[in-house]
Amino acid sequence: MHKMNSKNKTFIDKLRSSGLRPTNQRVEISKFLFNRKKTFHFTVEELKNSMNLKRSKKISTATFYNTVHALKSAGHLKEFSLENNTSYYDTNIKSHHHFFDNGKVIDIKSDKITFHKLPDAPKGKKIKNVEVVIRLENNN
Amino acid sequence: MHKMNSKNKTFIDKLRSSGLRPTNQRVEISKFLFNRKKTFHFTVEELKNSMNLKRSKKISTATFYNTVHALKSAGHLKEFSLENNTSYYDTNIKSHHHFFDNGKVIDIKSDKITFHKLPDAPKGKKIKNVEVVIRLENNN
DNA sequence: ACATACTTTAGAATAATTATAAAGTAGTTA
DNA sequence: TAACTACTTTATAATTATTCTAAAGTATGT
Ligand SMILES: [Mn+2]
Ligand SMILES: [Mn+2]
Ligand SMILES: [Zn+2]
Ligand SMILES: [Zn+2]
Repeated sequence: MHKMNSKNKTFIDKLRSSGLRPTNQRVEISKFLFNRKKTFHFTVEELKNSMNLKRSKKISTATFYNTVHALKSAGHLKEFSLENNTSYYDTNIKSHHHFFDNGKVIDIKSDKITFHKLPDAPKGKKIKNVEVVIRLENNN
Repeated sequence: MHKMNSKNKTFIDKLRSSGLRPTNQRVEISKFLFNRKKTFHFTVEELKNSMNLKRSKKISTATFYNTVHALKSAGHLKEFSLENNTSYYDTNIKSHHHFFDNGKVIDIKSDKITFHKLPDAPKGKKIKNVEVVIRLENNN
């Protein structure tokens, strides 16, 4: 007997543990999000467009927002922000770092960045996490 | 004869170098933003509300947005994002780090954080800047 | 099958931001 | 200073991302 961590949960388990019945729409969304090798970074609009492109019967905007929101609340997605007014989501829920390259987001594993010096938290506070963004530009 | 860097520009100079005539409204906004000791982090709504609170003749929303946008484009303000769909601005335009503490933003001087290990930029790219966010929570 | 609870959806509502266009103000010229 | 012109401010409309609402659809238990 061994308990399952979020990483090993199937996309159906992730729905269940988010309090969502695995309906057709939700299963397709969850599969699209989690059944892949690499981390996926997306906005709800992007998700909706790429999934609905190939379908005759479209999944509604509200279902995309509701499902993503529930998955996020249950800790299966992480929300982050770029420099515009849109929410991005990350299937990698561990604290980790990113390259930002003209709107493209790439994960950097936590062990690729280590610190020589870090400030103390202000009095009465403690550090929850430390995340780095490395912004890229083209050579020359 | 010595050239002025952005830091030493008066709030009027910052308007001029943003291509904005120093009208009454703009001068008041620029003074409010830049005539202070410490870095100021704000949203346009917050700026508008705090400035208009004490005025009988309100400055319009459009003027706030236009002025902030021009100052940002000229490099006198830096835009950043928290985890919601609102733009924040920073009067500290140098690349630097932040504490995020439940919506409150605090500058960390660049020399307070140094790295032991950093990844190389992907091929064809170079690093523009490296910025750290330290998220805080309350003790216990 | 019936009742009930949960789900999906279209469309309305909201919030942040940007665009439009009319009225106001300033700078320049005669 | 009067007239001319260009720039500015503002109210309001439009847009975008997101959330809400309520009606119609679907699943589950008896
Ligand atoms: Mn926007
Ligand atoms: Mn929002
Ligand atoms: Zn990531
Ligand atoms: Zn700052």
